[in-house]
Amino acid sequence: MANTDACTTGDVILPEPFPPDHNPLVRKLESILALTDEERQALLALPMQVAVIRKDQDIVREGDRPSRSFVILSGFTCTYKASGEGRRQIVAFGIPGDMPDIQSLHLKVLDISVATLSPCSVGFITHEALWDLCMRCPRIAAAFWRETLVEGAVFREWLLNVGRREAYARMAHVLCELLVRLRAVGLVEDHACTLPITQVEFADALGASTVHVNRVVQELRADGLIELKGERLSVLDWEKLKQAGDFDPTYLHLVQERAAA
Amino acid sequence: MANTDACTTGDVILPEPFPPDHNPLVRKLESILALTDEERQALLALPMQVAVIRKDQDIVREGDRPSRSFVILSGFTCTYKASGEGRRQIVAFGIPGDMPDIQSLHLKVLDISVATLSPCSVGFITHEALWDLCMRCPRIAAAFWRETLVEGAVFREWLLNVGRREAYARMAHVLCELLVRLRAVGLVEDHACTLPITQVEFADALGASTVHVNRVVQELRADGLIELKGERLSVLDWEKLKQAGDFDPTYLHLVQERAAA
DNA sequence: CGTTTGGTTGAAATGTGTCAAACTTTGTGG
DNA sequence: CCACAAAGTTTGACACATTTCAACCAAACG
Repeated sequence: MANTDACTTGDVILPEPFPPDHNPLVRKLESILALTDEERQALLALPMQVAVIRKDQDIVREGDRPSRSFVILSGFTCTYKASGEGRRQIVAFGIPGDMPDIQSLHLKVLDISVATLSPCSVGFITHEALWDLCMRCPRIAAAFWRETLVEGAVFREWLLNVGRREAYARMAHVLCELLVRLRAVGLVEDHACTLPITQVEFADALGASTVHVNRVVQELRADGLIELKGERLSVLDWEKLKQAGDFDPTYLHLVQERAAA
Repeated sequence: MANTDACTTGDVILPEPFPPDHNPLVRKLESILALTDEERQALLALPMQVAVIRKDQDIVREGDRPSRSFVILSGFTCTYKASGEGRRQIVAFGIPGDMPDIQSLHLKVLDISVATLSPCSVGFITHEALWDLCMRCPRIAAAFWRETLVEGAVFREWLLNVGRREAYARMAHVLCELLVRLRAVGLVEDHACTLPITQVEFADALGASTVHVNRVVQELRADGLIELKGERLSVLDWEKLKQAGDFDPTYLHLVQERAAA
């Protein structure tokens, strides 16, 4: 029953110790529920193989049957699919704390590929260890489940975005979403953040062409809503950007909610 | 902490006994994992309030905070969102056995609405009962989780569909998907099935206009791929339809897979 | 039967894609 | 530190898929 772990076929993997206090996984779960000491211990005891992966590399590929999943410790990823004609659709951006392929815990064959958009440090955790964790800490299992549900909610909003908003609003919307999500993990200062996403990649996320994305970005700049240059995004007028993008953060389900008894 | 159960505000709800042997929920779970006697008992013992809802009614609405979820026992539903400008995007079709709002078990505020496309009979189950079931039968909890992950995989494929395929292929793709899913629950005979979905609704699912959907449907007919009239769909050339829709059923994760130990 | 719902058609308007070239910034090796 | 290459962005002109509007038709229905 050999599993294929494509991960970084032939790429540099530099195992390195990771400071447990800044563990993005622990931080994320703590934002969802108050961890008991036992739960925190179990999390920190998770055997995690840390790897540094350079830009523009596939971490996993459609069709893989991974025997482990990974947490993004730093950097950005994109999750994408390709059509038969070779057109690419990015279906999600991954930021620190995310586990873009945790679905493989249940679904053996991957239906998506995940690539790095910037140099990334990721922590691989075997499915065996994750299952063990879920069995011993049902509340953590529930939190993982919840996370995948939020991911699903984001897919739905993207569907609305791509299907029923025009390019200008679409672009504004993803920018709003990225800003809110990045803020939640402490990566936004003064309405500005690092965003290593090219216009080509935005185009693939919006279901649009590069040329059109470029024109829409220029419009957003001309309208005084954003500043976007290189890897830096500054939001100049948050209210107008939200309005332009028809953005309501409810679907991100960020508010601290109590897990049902 | 009063929860709002919008369900069918002011609509007919006719509780009626439901034959336990045909319980679509049990059937669905059994297609994923072999239930123990105890698990089957727990499932059949679930307190379920059955309701018959007529066509074109919202079962739940965006913003609701339901205290229960529901299983579709018979009939079709659509899950949708609306943009600020009032444009509608259908993000999923629900068929018997599906639980379109099971996410509300974890996410308190609904980010979607679910409406009936045909007369439906649905079974409401309180979150309390579902939680209890999940706690007592972890394998059933895992199966529920898995189901929501498959749902996510379908959203991703739809994103690719809407973002990167043109209308003709988009239409062919959803038809392929519906046929495969309906076959899995025994609702297809001879490559034909009942499909109570209007062209307006297909348009909302494809992110297209009604007029264009109509033209594309006519093309599919002219090309000899389908017959679609009223509520009846017949696939005349499955291979060509799959090809036209760039359809590969892997993402539906239907194959019988073993839940990890 | 008239009314409603869903489907069909044509013509004109338009958002967006394509192509191809030029420009700008970033990174790198000499 | 310059020079060159590579990557990313910007531009214009044109093509075209798709939308919009508006009317008409057909089947279902009470």
